[in-house]
Amino acid sequence: MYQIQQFAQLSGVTVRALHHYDRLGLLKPRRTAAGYRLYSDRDLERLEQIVALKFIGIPLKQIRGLLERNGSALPAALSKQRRALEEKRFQMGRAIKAIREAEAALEAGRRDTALLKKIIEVIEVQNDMDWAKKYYSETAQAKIEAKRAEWSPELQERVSRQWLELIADVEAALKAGEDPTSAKAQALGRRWKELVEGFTGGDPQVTEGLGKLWADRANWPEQAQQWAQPFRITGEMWQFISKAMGAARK
Amino acid sequence: MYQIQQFAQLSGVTVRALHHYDRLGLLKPRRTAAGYRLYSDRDLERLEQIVALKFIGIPLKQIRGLLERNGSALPAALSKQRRALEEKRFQMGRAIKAIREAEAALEAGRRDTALLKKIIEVIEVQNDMDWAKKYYSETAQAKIEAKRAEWSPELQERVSRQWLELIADVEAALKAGEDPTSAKAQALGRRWKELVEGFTGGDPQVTEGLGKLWADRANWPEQAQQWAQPFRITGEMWQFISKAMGAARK
DNA sequence: CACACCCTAACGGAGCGTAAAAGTGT
DNA sequence: TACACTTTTACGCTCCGTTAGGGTGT
Repeated sequence: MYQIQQFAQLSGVTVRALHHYDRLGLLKPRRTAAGYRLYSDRDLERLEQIVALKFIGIPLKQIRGLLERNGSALPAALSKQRRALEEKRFQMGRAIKAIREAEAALEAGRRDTALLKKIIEVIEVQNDMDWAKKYYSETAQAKIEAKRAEWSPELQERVSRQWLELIADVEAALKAGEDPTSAKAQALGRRWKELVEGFTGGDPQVTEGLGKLWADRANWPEQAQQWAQPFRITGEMWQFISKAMGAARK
Repeated sequence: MYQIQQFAQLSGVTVRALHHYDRLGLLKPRRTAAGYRLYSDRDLERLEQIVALKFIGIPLKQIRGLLERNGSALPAALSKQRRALEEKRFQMGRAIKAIREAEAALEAGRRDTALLKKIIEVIEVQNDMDWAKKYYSETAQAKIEAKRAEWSPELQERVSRQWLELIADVEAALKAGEDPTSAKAQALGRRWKELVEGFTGGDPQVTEGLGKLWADRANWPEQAQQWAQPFRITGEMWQFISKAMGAARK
């Protein structure tokens, strides 16, 4: 049996936290006649479980319920919490990206509060993401949601750069009068295909939605159009790439 | 001039939040004789800035200060906040990873509260990461910290798998009596080098620290050793790989 | 007696949500 | 008079950190 301070050191939580858990009914140790708390090894096990659930962001009140019902409700709670965390992490990624863009604008010379414009843009682009949903079927939306957790800001930037480079390369090939069936053109086609599949994951429903989305880009909201500005793909480029991809398939 | 409700709709924040910002001195609109708040377009601009800073996680009290001093303190605040967010995102990634492992354990059959053991393990491995610091120089630590933001749980899992596969392949090559200077062995060496550089980023200081860390693995804490259990690399494998990498260099 | 440790009670903090009570007015 | 808005005041929520005041005892 341990007094509260020893137990605190042993478990790595503060004395105050133990008081708190006690008052919440989460972890109720025995008491001496004078009212001193006495913790056992079983209490230690329980505390570790509490800490584990707290670590993954489950509120203390809910933890009590989860531990009472001997763990039958755990699996559902875990997967729900995981999804919530994935979404949060995605949002944090967006916030980080927003700051990076603001910092980039700063280096480019803008010194005043116009910095924040960059961040505001990012926020608004986000709001427009909901808007883009209408192009996708229900199931496609769900799949995109699920994959979104993996989109780190670093990954997004990398993909953006890859697209910009690819578009530039295709443009160059067009200017050079490259044959769409040549090996070079087919290589471009493959890069294109890979980038698209990086988003669609090869899923036909997502692919279809993406197709609709791009086809209707004339009707995108202002913000989204501005955002897509750097990725300018002409009709000629489309034709070139689809021919190249067609040639590669044979 | 807008009344508070119109202004709220216009800007997308709630009436209550506007009250709050007013009381904090963040956004103080004009008032009618009767005390009604009247917001202007200038107020809208300011509110957008507030929302932007709030979006990236800066506390309201600090926002007031940042906006008063006409933005001179902004750059520093932005980069500080970015680093804080990157760290948080990394921690969330660990929490997500912990849940995924717990869920994997669940599918593997364990149904009781042993689920939480998995999460507890992840927490403890983390604590041991601080411990591993002593092998790295100050500058190397800083570089690792900076890169850590990019380590999503997905990436970590992928890298783990790649290591396991590589180790298995090397083991197989050893068993088959493969010559370390053969093309096959050199390919293994290249894969090895790439994985190492994925962590070190090619930085010599980090590489050095990593070397020390592995050399002293006999003295790692218990938890870390258990974690490293699956990655068992024998002396023979080391020799094989270093010969292969040496051969590839020529 | 003194020192180290224990107890309970209560405020604070971040950012509003949510009534409650009461005044205003296109 | 009634309806839609507005105002201020204040408690609630989360997880403890931090005094404050006062008992206990390896």
